[in-house]
Amino acid sequence: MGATKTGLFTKQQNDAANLAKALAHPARIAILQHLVKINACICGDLVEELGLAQATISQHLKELKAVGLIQGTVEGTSICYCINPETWKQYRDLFGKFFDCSVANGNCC
Amino acid sequence: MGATKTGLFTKQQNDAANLAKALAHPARIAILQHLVKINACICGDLVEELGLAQATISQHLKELKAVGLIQGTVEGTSICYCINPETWKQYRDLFGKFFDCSVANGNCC
DNA sequence: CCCATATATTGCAATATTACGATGAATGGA
DNA sequence: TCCATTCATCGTAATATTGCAATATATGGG
Repeated sequence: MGATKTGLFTKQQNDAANLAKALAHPARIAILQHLVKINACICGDLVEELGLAQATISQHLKELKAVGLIQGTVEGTSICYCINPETWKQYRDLFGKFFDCSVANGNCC
Repeated sequence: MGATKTGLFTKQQNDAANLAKALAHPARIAILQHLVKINACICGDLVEELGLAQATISQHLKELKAVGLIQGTVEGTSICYCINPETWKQYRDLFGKFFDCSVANGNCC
């Protein structure tokens, strides 16, 4: 045991959880914020920006790319990463809907 | 090694990551959705609703409570859980700000 | 082709999460 | 008081994540 029982939940729930998982690390939050800030695309600058090893950054980038939050294109000898605007907006809407579920009706407890 | 290097990041980044971590499991998404739907507060019904053991549900509830997304009050022999509207809105705004960072400017790659 | 630079992948160790049975604590009724 | 119900906590096993050194891969310049 120890493995998440994915089969018990809807695709939508698993998707939301997967996106949240991609955001569930401060390094990945920091990477996204940096990419948003410097609209121009960055590559290995992230290694200096954050204090993590190159292999570690590469792994975080891989996870962000896996959920489609960022995209990378080869640019000479380096690789240019930037936000993927489409999935970004898509996820913004997903979270927007999730949180806007009219919870205003005060506590019941 | 293996522990997240929390010290490298800002409090805001760590907070955002912690909230995301709370949402990073389909069972917790399902619990929140159920609480939102049935405004009336639920307790052990969640054990039947999802297919997980009581101990497992209890653990997920604990994590959701730890980040303040839900609250529970004793109600006779059972415990009544519901969304905490204040932190809920607070987190909605946090994610709203995060995602609204003017990413509209198309790809650069 | 050889070298330097930039990024990805692999392998491993440390730590965290997930799940559940068993047990403990609290409440209400008989 | 004793018992049943409800939930929390503990202990444990399985699995996932994090981080990095070492190594592999790819690109451009000479």
